[in-house]
Amino acid sequence: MGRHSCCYKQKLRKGLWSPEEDEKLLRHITKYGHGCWSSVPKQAGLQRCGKSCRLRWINYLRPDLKRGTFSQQEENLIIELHAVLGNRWSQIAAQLPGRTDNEIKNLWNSCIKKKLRQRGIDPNTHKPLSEVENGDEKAPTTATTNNNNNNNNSNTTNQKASGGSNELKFLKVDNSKPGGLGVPEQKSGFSIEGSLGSKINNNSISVTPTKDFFLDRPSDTMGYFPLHQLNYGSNAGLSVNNPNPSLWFNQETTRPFEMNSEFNSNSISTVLPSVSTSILPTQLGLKPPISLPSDNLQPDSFNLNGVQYWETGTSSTNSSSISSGSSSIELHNNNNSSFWFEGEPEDIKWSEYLHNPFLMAASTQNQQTPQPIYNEIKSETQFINDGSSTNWHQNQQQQQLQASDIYAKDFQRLAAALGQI
DNA sequence: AAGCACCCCAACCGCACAGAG
DNA sequence: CCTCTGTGCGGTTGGGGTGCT
Repeated sequence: MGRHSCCYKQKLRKGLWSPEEDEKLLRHITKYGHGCWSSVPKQAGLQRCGKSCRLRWINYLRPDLKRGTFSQQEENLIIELHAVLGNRWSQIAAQLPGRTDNEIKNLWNSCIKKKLRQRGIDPNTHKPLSEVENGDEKAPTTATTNNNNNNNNSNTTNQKASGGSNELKFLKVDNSKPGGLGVPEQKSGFSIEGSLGSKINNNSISVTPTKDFFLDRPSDTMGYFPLHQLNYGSNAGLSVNNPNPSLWFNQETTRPFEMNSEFNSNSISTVLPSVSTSILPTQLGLKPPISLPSDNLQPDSFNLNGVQYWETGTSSTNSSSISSGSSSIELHNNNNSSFWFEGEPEDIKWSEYLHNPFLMAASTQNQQTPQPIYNEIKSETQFINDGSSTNWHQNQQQQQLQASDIYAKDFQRLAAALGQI
């Protein structure tokens, strides 16, 4: 699609979002869901293109976003995931709940790259810089090129044009070489039991990655390298120096999964993100520090991933605003007590109040720490079904089931890929 | 205080892909 | 099939902030 013709036909706003625009978008999506993004700006009364709205929601307004600096564990996890996945930021982000691909990408480009270089590690290959410099004189392998697509648009195109995920590249290795890794023998990474053509979710297939599959990839194979070479001192649960033999990545979704002796529908369920109402935070009672425009909305509240939203209107007495001239922010909890934050409003972006764990913690005393969950973005189906935003949690279970299908498809693809070798 | 360079990050751009018609 | 539209992703950009001289 590329350039949005809509942006030219109409005079749509570009650039930074104003608080008013954020407010409109947030209010619209929390009430109706995003549905078709292209129709969101019109419905929400925004002079933006749908793509811009989507981006704003995903990267900034989503209530489940973590704000603030990355922890060391998060950084380590990013590094390790990047070693496996390359610049697939969205998949890396999927492993860091509350973080966006954009955020991780920015962190990578601004900080982590630098840190790795300081440690003598090439951020692209995750190999020692000396080794990379020596290897530069040799003809680069295809895989290395694919995996090192930073600052090279053509590589991006190539990577996409190749049509395959890294999963397929990973598997389509040269069998002709002695010791080639393409044959999915037991030693080479996966054992397949059952018929490959059958559906993955009927218990007739068992895909069992052996630990050698990931750990023993030679460094010249499709750009991947032995994970045991890595040592970032991680505490992130993915320590490759002392790898948890039961923790593996699905190369398509990159979600770690338990390596069981068999991979059936039961085991698939174990790799699903833990999305259940049990992990969702209890009512937080944090009112968005914006004054939602009064209209005919019901004065009820709803909880969105732990963020309590009040829809104003008749409850306008409790509404507060964060206008540009304001010097204080009022937050409410469920008991209608308020928290006032003195200071320049510019110091904290209004939406950060939605996500700031500290402020969230301050809003209630006995709340649970907001737990990250996957798949929080409401899809249109969640809203279209009943037009209500109060069934947010009820939908989590449905999402989990949908996710199950997705992962089942991943394994189907994996099995298909193996079958092609 | 002014000028400059650098950094960070929000947002944009361009592409591929999927699905509908 | 082909075209069109919508979506998602990764690379890039530009503006604001910050630190240094």
